[in-house]
Amino acid sequence: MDYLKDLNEPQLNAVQAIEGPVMIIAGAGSGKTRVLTYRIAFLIQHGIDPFHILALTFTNKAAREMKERIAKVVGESEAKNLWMGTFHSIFARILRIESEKIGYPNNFTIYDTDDAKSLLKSIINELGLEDKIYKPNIIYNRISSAKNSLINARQYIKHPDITTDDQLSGKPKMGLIYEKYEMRCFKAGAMDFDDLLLKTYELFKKHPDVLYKYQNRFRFIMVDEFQDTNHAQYAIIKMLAALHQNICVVGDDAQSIYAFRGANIENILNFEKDYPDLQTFKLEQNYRSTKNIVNAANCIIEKNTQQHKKNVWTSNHTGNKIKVFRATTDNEEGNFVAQQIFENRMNQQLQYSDFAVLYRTNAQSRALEEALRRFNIPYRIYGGLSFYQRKEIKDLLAYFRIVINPHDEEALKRIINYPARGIGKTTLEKLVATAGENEVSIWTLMSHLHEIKLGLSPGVLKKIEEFMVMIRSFASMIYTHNAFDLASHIASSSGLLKELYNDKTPEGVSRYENIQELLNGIKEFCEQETTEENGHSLPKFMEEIALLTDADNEKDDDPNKVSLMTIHSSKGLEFPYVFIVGMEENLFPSQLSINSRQDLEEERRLFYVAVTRAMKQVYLSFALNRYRYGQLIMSEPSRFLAEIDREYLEISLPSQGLSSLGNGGIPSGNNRTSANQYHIPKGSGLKKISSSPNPLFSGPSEPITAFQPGVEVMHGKFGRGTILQVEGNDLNRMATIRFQDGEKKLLLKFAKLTLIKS
DNA sequence: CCAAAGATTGTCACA
DNA sequence: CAATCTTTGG
Repeated sequence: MDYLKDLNEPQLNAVQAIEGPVMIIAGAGSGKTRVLTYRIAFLIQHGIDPFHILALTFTNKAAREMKERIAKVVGESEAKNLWMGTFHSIFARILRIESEKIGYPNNFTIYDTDDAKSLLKSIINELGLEDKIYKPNIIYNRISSAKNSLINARQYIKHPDITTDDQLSGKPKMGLIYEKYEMRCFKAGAMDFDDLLLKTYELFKKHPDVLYKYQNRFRFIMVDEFQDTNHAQYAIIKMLAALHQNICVVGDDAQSIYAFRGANIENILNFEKDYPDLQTFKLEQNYRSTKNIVNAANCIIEKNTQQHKKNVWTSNHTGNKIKVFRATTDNEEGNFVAQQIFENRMNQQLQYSDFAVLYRTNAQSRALEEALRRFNIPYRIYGGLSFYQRKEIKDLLAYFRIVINPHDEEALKRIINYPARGIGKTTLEKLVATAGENEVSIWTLMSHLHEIKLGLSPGVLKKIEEFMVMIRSFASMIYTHNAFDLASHIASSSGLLKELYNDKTPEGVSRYENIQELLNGIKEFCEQETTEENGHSLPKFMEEIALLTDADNEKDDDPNKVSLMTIHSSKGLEFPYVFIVGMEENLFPSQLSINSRQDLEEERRLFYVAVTRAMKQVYLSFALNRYRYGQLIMSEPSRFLAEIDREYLEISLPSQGLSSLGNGGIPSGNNRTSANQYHIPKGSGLKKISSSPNPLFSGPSEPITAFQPGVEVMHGKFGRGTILQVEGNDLNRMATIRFQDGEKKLLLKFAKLTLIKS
């Protein structure tokens, strides 16, 4: 067991404590993954059958990597039986096996967020509710958090606190929507992400025999990133571990950054209560970063009141100070990043992959991308619109989904008339509404159309029939053909491929290529070895991709690229050089967080995570002016900058003579001085771009105030006209104008009007 | 029924 | 700004 030599004392102790409940508090960069990996290897080498081990990780990628590392220690065949994956994918696997116990088909669909919101929207419409009040987004989040608290629709409606809450917020029908939503998902044979947890919980609750089976299967349970588990996840693992009590959780409360989706730091505290004979290990030595980085990170997290005290330290070099950069605009910030990468790579013989750029919101990536392109620096963006979220891909996947599960309502809505086959909006609406009223799936309804008179024309009925025949013919091939053959067949005989092929616009061409890429992916999938029955079937492929994270579908065509990602998705990763951009108030910390202590502390932990990704060098930058919502707005530097002790920082400024920072700049220690000192002194010659009274109204046009009743104007499309009336104020000023072909109401900020001087 | 233009609205992070 | 929803003209 040579590998045990790689471990320091607390790590070794944690690895060897294999019996009973164990909690490992692992500071950033303290070798947590190594401990987890070795612990599993240690279990296996002590005669524990891998079959009895369950390991829950945060991403599939982490699971895959860990599995590979374990395989290296204990051998391929030993590692094979290990169940390792995300909560969602593991529970989905269990649910597919046990689905009939809860009345679901085993080929159930997993609705993604878009599907769920689209279903909610149609429910809100059918109920005749005002969608200004019942916004699908908000409703979705409310249902999601109910599910994460293990509250189903029936319990929701009965819950007095919740219903009062909904009354007060003006949404008395909330419970009704939840109920309908639950019913529709059930009829469609679909589960959303949260259902994967809730239904697993209900399955175990209602079927003790099933629970018992899995308790005996998973005698050793390990949970990574424990600080980010929510109530439902915790409740389930607690049930699973109840019999054997061999549960080991690994986490760091300082890195809890998913409270917004129900993650509960309290789980760490509860864990101590739930398992009094708990053994706790603390990993505090950081192997990743320089002293400066570790110390700066400690400064940050110290400001939080809610935290377990930890003493993270390192014996690494002191390293460089953190460089702070102030840019005038977001574009300049991008240029700074690109230039630094360019120079550092040149001077120090580095790889592009040694650099990462982290931001708070995905929207910030654009300025960075542009700058990197200008410098010819290859980069890779994680997150944002992933491959599987592109329209053309979702369309084809919708075909696959409905072939596998014809009751899948959202898939059906997507493709029943794409490519156009004469089943229009009106028809579809009728079908959806009738199916909803009768609590059956649309497919079931369509199968009985000849018995139910919906007033559809014979032509439409025939087209529906044709559609169903097509889907059935695809469905008959599910297990007779492998995923690739069936997928290609569907892509061409549905007409989808042809539709895209005929589109010769650049976007159309790229869509066509994307479809080809998807098909290639399926081909690769079919070429993988498998021992499973129907291992290469389309349903298996769909299972595989339903729960992929964008961190998972990594194509390493050229791994030597700069990484761009949100701080959230950087969790668990490390890079030698890390740029943290957009260090501005209202962006980081986000404006939604600054009114609540709790939310602010989560932002601060997020900052902590960002800084601790770096091994050698951290850069912090902010821009004084930034485009948001297409408008240039002014920003103030983030309060977080002032929270790092001055001795770990080096402030570099652009070349323009800016002396005010020369002798102070950033306050040190607890000094809560306003970040204003980063601002450009008056008279520095730099303009406050956004101080223009009307930033939208730029270009050659007239000032907006020139348009008054009686004035003659010229419009690009409608021609000459006379202003009759002007209403509204400022940017939303609207004018009623009489043109030759009638009166029009136009928003002055959009209408390109020219004054006609008389 | 459909495409194109016009209007509106939103963006915090994720499986 | 960009994605999405709504209106409008064919």
